[in-house]
Amino acid sequence: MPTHHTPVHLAAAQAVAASAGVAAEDLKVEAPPRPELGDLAVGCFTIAKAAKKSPAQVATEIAAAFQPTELLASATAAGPFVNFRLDRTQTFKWLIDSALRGQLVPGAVGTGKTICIDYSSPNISKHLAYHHIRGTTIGHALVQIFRALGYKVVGINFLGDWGTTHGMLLAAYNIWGAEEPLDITKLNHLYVKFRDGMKTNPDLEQQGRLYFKKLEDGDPEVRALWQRFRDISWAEFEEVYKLLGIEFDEVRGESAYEPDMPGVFKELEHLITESEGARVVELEGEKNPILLKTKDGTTLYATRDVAAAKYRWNTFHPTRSLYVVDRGQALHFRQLFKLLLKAGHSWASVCEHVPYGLIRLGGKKTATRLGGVMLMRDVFKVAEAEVREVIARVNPTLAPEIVDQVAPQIGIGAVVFANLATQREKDIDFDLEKAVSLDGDSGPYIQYSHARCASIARKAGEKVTSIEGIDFTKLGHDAEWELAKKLLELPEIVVRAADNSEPHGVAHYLLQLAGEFSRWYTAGNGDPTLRVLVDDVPTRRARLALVAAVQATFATGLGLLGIAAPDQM
RNA sequence: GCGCCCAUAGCUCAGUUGGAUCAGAGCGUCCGGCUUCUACCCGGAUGGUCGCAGGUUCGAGUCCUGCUGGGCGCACCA
Repeated sequence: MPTHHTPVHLAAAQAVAASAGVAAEDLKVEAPPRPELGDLAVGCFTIAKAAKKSPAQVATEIAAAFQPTELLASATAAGPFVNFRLDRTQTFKWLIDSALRGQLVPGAVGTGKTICIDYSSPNISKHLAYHHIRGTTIGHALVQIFRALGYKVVGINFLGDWGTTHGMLLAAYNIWGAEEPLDITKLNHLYVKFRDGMKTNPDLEQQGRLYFKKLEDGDPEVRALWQRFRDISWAEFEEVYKLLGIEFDEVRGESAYEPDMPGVFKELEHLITESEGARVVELEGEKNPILLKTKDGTTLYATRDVAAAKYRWNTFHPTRSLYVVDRGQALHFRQLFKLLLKAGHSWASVCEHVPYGLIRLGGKKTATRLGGVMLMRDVFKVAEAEVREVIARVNPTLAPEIVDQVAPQIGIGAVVFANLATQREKDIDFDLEKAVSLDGDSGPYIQYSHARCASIARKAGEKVTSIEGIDFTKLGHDAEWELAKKLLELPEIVVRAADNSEPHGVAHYLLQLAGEFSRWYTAGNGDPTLRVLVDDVPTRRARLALVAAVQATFATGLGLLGIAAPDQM
């Protein structure tokens, strides 16, 4: 049952509901496929079924009974649909007022609800590599989206800072040492060297396990060294997150749950069995059990995940607890949630794995320029360099200090957008050249549209910030109206993105909005009377108000995706 | 072998949860317009039996079954 997020959608639903005797909430209001048909449409299928009439007949009756309201100008039946035409002046007024006050996104749908979002969650002692970008950007976008809708959001970085892997690194350091000053690159090299060594020397693996055991048993020296590795790693991560504008509400790594391990085992005691020396729980419908403890007696990922899930539930009582983690871990999460349920935690149903697909590096140029190692910050750097080249070519008069400010915003924005523009579950081919291009579907294209709005306001010498004194009857020709109808879609788009934990709809929407804006804007090329900055002051101010509303919407939308919206570029 | 996911135009992808031209957008290619309110903009043309075969339904790109092709995952890593 849809809820209606704008007064016009609600009005259309109510108009049908009133004469059909159903609840407005049960009616879906959508845009007709062609503008000639009308502005909003309500299908009469369910009403017809209940009334045992044909949908077309019901639509005809409802349209005939329709009386115009403040927002709805007319209603016509077309087949099974009732199509409404809106009062353009009233619609413009509502839209522009809402956009200028930053209220086009319905900010109350999440009131009183909490969402936990686990995202990014890299392993320490390794760089944030390029493949981390999807989880990181999708998670961050979801945080922004839920927050804009009024949810209380807890963004969690569940650092991979515990486990046998880290025992291996500790062992490697103790065997080979490393040059000071120690940094994340050196740590990673140590780890790689250790993994390589394990292939020929099986004794190393035992060393690694031993060190993790020492760590878990609280050996002070091992513990101090581990802490140092973690600090070095976090400092590195923070720099990258800063580039992306990301701040986590909680940085609680797996190590934070180490004290909870005995409790977890106690709680699950009656479910645990032994299998090949390991402690496991058998699950219905699963070929393999879920492993909670190795034959060495050390804990595993799943064990710590149980503790983390409990912590999140007990601390936040979330409506939904999302795990933005790559699709390869689907089995793990399915088993984890089954285990929680089996343990009697009915709240396991709020836990959701939000899987995303792989990222592949298409575009040979990208691959060669970055060499074999694909660090996230390197990709950003290359993107920024690419952007600087473009700016130097097409906008050479832009002040150097502005270039310095916007080049990283555009370069990073381009990469982020390219990662958010497709459905998250699909694998994507990342092509840097394409991402950075202003041609076609790209982040910079949207940023550019935003900058153009800002530019018009600059040229006008006036930025409209409220609807006071605006004569909305001056708006309404078709290109303007198409733009307005696109603005009208935003609320539903954002709500759906949240419901489906799927940010790509917002990205796609912004491309459409940019298209509508460009069409409107360039209509003024051929016909000067259609330009924003015309001589007639009331018309000019009304159009400036629309520009301001569109600009605000671009800024809002880009913000939802975690992308900057520069005023010049 | 078992499980999960994917398959739409030459390429990259949308398709509002089963509805009216739903067969779309961008890129590419071809033609035309614009040099402005800053540009890489705008319009048109080209282009697909929605992987294949069945089924459910008044209605299927969308749901079900099978098949083909691809990706990922299947115990002491996370």
